[in-house]
Parts: sequence; C-alpha cells; structure tokens
Amino acid sequence: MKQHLADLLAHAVAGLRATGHLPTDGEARIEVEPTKSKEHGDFATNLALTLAKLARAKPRELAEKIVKALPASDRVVKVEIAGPGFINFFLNPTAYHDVVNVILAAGEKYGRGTVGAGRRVQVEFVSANPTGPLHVGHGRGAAYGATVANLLDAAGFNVHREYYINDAGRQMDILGTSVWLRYLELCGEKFDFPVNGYKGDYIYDIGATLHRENGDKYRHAAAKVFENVPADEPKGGDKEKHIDALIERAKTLLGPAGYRTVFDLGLNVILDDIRQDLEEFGVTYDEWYSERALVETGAADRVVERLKQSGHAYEKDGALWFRSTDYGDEKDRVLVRENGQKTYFAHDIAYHANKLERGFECVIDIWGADHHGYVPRVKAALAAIGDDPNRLDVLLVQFAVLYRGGEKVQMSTRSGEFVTLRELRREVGNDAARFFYVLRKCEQHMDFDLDLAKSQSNDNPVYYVQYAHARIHSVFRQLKEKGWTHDPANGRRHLLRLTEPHELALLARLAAYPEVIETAALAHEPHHLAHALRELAYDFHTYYNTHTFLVEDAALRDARLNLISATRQVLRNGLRLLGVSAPESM
RNA sequence: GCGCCCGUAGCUCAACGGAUAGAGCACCAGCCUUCUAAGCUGGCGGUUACAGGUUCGAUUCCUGUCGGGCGCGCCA
Repeated sequence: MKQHLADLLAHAVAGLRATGHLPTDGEARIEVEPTKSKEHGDFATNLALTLAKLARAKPRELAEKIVKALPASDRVVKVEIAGPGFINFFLNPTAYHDVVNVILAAGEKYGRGTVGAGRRVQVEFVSANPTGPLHVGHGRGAAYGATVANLLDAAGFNVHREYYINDAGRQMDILGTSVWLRYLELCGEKFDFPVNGYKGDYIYDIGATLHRENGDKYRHAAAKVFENVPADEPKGGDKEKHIDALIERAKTLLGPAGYRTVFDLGLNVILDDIRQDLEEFGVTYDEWYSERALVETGAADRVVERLKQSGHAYEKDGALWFRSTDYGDEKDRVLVRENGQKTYFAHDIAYHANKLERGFECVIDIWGADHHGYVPRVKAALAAIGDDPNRLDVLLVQFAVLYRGGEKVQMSTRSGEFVTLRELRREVGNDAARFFYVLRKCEQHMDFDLDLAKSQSNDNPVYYVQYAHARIHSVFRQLKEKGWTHDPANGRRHLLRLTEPHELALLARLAAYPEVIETAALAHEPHHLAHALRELAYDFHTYYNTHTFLVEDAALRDARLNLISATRQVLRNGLRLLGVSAPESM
C-alpha cells in the first residue's frame, strides 16, 4: 500500500519536473507514513515540505501542484492537504481487505522481506568468558542478539550467528588453575585457596570430575605447589602476583599436556553448560569461534606484524603499543605485554579482521555496556589495517536490574551473588524472559519486574499477546462445538463485509506488519516488534470484546474467521521471531 | 577529572527531524445472563531535566549546565 502511494507520488514528481514546476536536480526522497490520527487519513507524506526549499515554493502551494499531478487510483478515495503542507491520503476501505488473503497465502512467510537479499551479515553475541555460568546480564544480550539475528533473517539477510569463545588468556588460566587447586584439595592437600581464584561451586564439581577420572595422576604436594610463590593478599601480598605465580607453577608441574587436560576439562564443562543454557533459551549459533584457534593459527601474530610494518605500533617500557590515538582513541593500547604475551586486544583485532575477511557486509557485535570504552580501539585497529570500521556495528546492551516485590534484587559478581540466567528462566519462564529482555531498546537501562513477568494477567505483555493467539484457537474450538465449519473460500468472497472500525483497525495493523519487521531489522531494534505485537493483540482483544465472530450469517462469519485466522498467523510469526511460544490454549 | 549511555505523565516505557508528544500500569467513575472478566468504556495526568543554537518545523540534531548509570588495566 505504502509502495503504491509512493509510486503515485513519484509519478507526480516526474510530471512536475517535466513541466518545469520542479527543478530536475536534487533528489526527491519520498516518504509515506501511516498517520497517527484518522483525521489525517490513512497515510501521509511530507513531500511538499521537504521539496519546498528546492522548488522555491511555499509548501502548501507545492502540495497543491503535487496533488493535481497525482494519477488516479481506485484505492484512494480522497487526498487532502493539511497543516503546513502534508498530503493526506484517505483509502478505500476495500484496499485493506486483500491483506487477509495475502497473509493466509503466505502463512509463516508473511512479513519476510527482501531488503537484505544477497547481503551477508554476522551477529556475534553473548560471547561470555567460559569461566562460569551465564548470568542475567548475559541473558539480555542473548535474547537481544538472537532476536536481532532473527529479524535480519526475516528481512532477507543471510545471517551468521556466532559465539566467540574466550578460551585463551589469563582469566582462563585462572580458571584452569582454580580447578586444579580444588582437585588437589580433594586429593587431600591442605592450603589456602587464592582470593583471586574462581570460588563458585561449579569449580568443585569440575575438580571432582578430574579426581574421579584421573585419581592422583595430577597430584603434587601443596608444599611444592606453593614453594616460593609470592604471598596472597590476606597475608599482605599481591593477589595478582600470587595467582600468576600459581598459574606458572601449574604449567611447570603438570607439563604442557597435563595442564591442557586440566584446562580443557574446565573449559569444556563450562562451555557445554553455557551451550545447553542458551539452547534451552532458544538461542542457537552457526559457529562457535575459538580465540585459542585464532591464536594457534598465527592470525594474531600476523595482525600484530601488520600493525608494526605499517608504523602503527611502537615499543615502550618493554611492551609493544598500538598508536590508537591516531584514530581518536583516548590513549594508546598495549598489543604485546612486557612478558611477551599478546593482550586480549591483540587477539580481538585479529578476530575482527578475520570477520571482515570472511566477507560479511556488516558485522554486528553485541556487548555489555561496560565494554563501551573498548569500541574506539577496535575500530581504530580496523582502520589502521586498512579495513572500513563502519562495517562493524557495536550494540551496547545496558544492564538489567531485577525487581522482586518492588525491591531491587541485589547482585554482585565479585561476591559471586549474581542471579544466573538459568535461575531467571526457572523463575519466570523462557517466554517471559525472552519477551521482557527485548521490550526496551538496548541503550535503555532496564527494570526487569520479576513479579510482572510471572503474573498471569493482562498487565503482563507476554500473556496478553500469547492470550490473543490462544483466544483465536479457542474461537475455532467453539466453532466446532457449534457444529459449524470454517469455509475460507466463502470468507474470501465476503471480505467486503468487514467494515466495522475494529476490523479496519485490525486490517491496517496486519498490513503494517512487514514494515515493522523491516524497520526493526535495519535499526537493530527488536522492541519495535514487541510493541507492535502488543498493539496487534490489543486490536484483536477489543475487536473480540465488541463483536461476535460466530454469527448465524455464514458469509460474515467466514469473513471474520478469515480475518482472525490471519491475525493468528501474524501473532505466531512475530512471536516466533522473538523466540516466544504461541500456545493454542492457556 | 576525562569519555560513553540515559533523563519524556505518579511508575515502566514509545514516538524515520513532522501535525494536538502516545501506550500500559496506578488512580477516579461506570460496566459481568455473552465465542475465556486473563475483559470493556470514559476520565485524570506533560514547560519532553535546564539554558541557548540550527530550521518552515526539535523529544529527536549541535553547544553548555544539572542529575543517574557505566567505563577509564601490560584483565578478559
């Protein structure tokens, strides 16, 4: 419909240009929007306002000319000029009826678009360190990323979903060492566990597995393990130096193969847990990309070398620095540490260079907002190695604060008192979690009301939308009980009977759905879809409350059943994109 | 101190630079013999934090101030 009006306007503009009423230079961007108020018709364009300057004419006068130049259309009953120069289109109500046929014919494909056809994009999200279970912060990134990816897919893009496994680096060494130390405790060794080690219960479990499968194979005397290791913090030492020395000791005593076994056990157990958690949450990936693999293939070395060769890196204080300030970063960043180890940043440059090399037109990263300071340096690095930093779009997801009984749920990663994603899913269910997480745009701080998410009432937007879907199924069950059947072909012949304001509103909402998908996909903003579904549910519920569908008049009945059947289809399609179930009864 | 994000109705949040800034909740007044009351109708509620600027037009863009969150490591 929108396109049809845009075509009419384009025709008018071309006509005005041909007759010299409009200059031929300058582009005319034609924007047609659904109106907010019925007084302004069904669709409106601000074309005369945007072209006024170019045409050196008053907007309203230009609008007159445009309207005169418009070709006739049987779908448009009236065109008005209003306000400062808006052109309002009033549609023939029958123009909307066809959307019912379109939806029923397209089925689950209704809403899919083609803007992304032939374009490959990558969405990397969650990518939490495999050092422990996912918490509710990761949950938002998971729901958000999965939905953005689904939307892009629906908009026709070729989408690659990826999880970057941070399986290299110091944090993972700390994890591996923590596992080993817990294992040593189970072997009977006595010592103080390092304050900087990972203390979660799951570390004990992994240590126990190690012990069960290997007995004393990796056992070394505590005295040997802690010999000459700098003191830990409680004993007046430095906790960082303490844990680093323990990592080195683990590597020496266990040897490369033994260390790798312990390390990989920790990594794999936790990664499997994360994978399972996400899968249960309806979040799946095309690829799990290993940082360690990237390092082991020499990609990180090569990218550092490139920066060195091109003069973007320099040595200082025994380390190798990237001059990111040349590209607007606030300070230069270390690539290779004094101890010869490359930083996470160096690996990440290699990773992002690799992503772009893989030929994605656009690469989307979804990060927690606490990583925002990291964006300029990654973009700087991409620019320095000759890539276009604009191909990388980083979405920063703000934290979600949980509320229960009107009180903030206290969380602290430091003390280990964080709420896990799994706990949240258990408490409110996958559907509510997925829906609530994408109800706000990512840069918005979110208040997550657990009580609301759990409540089975219309105040809960998830139930409200799901119930609309279930209610339509219920109507069809009632139909059967009354001994009637739905004749879609008959309904199709009598769609003209749908003239009630509630029906026209519902039709307009259904017709707008594909555009919602496109807008949400291109803007990477899933909340548009969540809101649109709530509004669609609202239109349906009010319609339901005002009119009876199962009337004696078979023509009207079938037409209405076609309409609500189409509504059900759109609700199902939309919920599917959000990763929320569409129940048939509640 | 510097940087990024946010500031819209009592609360939670919307609004490609467009018309009279919208929803839901809460509150107030009505409604239930109905295909599910898990509902409906109406009402109340705003100097879009503040001050400038850009223009036909600013919640939206720019500058500054104030307030909240986050970050500022040779961790990841």
